[in-house]
Amino acid sequence: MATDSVSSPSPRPTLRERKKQRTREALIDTALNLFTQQDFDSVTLDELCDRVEVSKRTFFRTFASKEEVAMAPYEDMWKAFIDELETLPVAAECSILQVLQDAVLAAMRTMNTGDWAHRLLSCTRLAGRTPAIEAHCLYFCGVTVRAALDVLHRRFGLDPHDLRPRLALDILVAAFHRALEAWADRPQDPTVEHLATDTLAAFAAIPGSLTFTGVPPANRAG
Amino acid sequence: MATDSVSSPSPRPTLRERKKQRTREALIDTALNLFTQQDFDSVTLDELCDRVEVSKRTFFRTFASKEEVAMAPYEDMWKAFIDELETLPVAAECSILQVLQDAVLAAMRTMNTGDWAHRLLSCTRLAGRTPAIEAHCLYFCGVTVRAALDVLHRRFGLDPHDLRPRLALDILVAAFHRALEAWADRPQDPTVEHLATDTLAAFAAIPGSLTFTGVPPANRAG
DNA sequence: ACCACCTTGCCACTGAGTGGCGTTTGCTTT
DNA sequence: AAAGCAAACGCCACTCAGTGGCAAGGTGGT
Repeated sequence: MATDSVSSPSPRPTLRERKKQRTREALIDTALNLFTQQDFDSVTLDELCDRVEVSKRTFFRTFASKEEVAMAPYEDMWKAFIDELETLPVAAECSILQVLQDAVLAAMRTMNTGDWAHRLLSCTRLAGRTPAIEAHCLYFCGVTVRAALDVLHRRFGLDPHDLRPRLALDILVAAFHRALEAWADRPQDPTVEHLATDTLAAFAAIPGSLTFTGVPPANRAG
Repeated sequence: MATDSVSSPSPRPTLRERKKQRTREALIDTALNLFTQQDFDSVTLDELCDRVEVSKRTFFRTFASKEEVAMAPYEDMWKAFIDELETLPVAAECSILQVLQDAVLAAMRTMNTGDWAHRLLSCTRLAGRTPAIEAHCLYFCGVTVRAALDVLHRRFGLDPHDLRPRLALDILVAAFHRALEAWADRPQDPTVEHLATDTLAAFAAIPGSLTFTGVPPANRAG
């Protein structure tokens, strides 16, 4: 289920595994195409499975739901984020929020293979117009945030009742979603570096969101 | 669909409407009981509809999904929040985030009727252990945040590209969810005033979440 | 009392998701 | 290289959420 290409050197992860990965990617690719051309709800899983020549039973052994296949590229990035969070070296007086931001940036750069950026773009736009996918996405974020919270507690000794690390994570996710939104609205072909730029811009807007009054017409967002 | 008891004086909102409200509340009440005693997934809608003596068709005319009936009390509060946001008088140099916090507090106090608090408690605990409900809840929050953002733009003239108001809303929701979590863990009978206390505590933790380093063992959360 | 309309109940249907079981296919051991 | 093992797959039948259509009952207005 997880991409184990990162943590293990694995010169060749056994044929069986490769086949599994191949069907997984075929499913993702075909699903993204179908959902984009037609509509998420109007595409049936039978239709998708016919295209990929896979039984519906196999689909559900690979993905837990119809929504999951649509958000797989997005989810892969957050899994990489967890990995980064476990291994990232941290400067002593760095704020937790800063550490989290670094981990997100690092995670998205590990995804810079194949045309992950294009797939993520499809994900994002699908999530933007499909309630079921958006709901699933947000739930997944909740799970990821809890996992990340565990890592934080393990790496730094934190008070289990302190709300601040959890809030920092929620803010991180919220800001990243703003970045995705902006990135998906770009006219040009999307690249990981553009996404990094938009992400930094969203992060920069965080401090002001607590204090700004909105009465003066417009200060700068950063 | 919305509770129109707030906006209209309505001495008696016509018999037809009252009947509708009665079935709606019977469905919510019975659903909350069933989902709590048994399990959300193991309770079928046929079972629920049998208890309330209502056809499944009618259920879906009242609620859009099985998850929605479980989160109805929660959703009602956020609808009240939107109303508050439209009407709340605001001091001139008050930060937007402060306005939002006031609106949340005001909204939960308008809910202080019947045993809304108990129903909200059931909601919260259900959402905490049922993925499908949590997903629906988070999606609903997303919709509500967008609606609130519209109100903010209407009441204060905001730059449409400014990320800060949206981030402030996301932070608000995140903090409120922490408050709900703490509130649901209280041993005593839950009251709206306790919820208000926990909400204020969660709001107080927001500023620190941007800056704390986590290296010193434990500062105070507030 | 009448009519118009809103709401409900019933029926049939689609599609997601699950469990069971027999079969294929890749991996391993000798 | 053949046999044995385990993992993955395909097929079948099933449950249940959710939808559309249409007829019947209750409600509000005249």
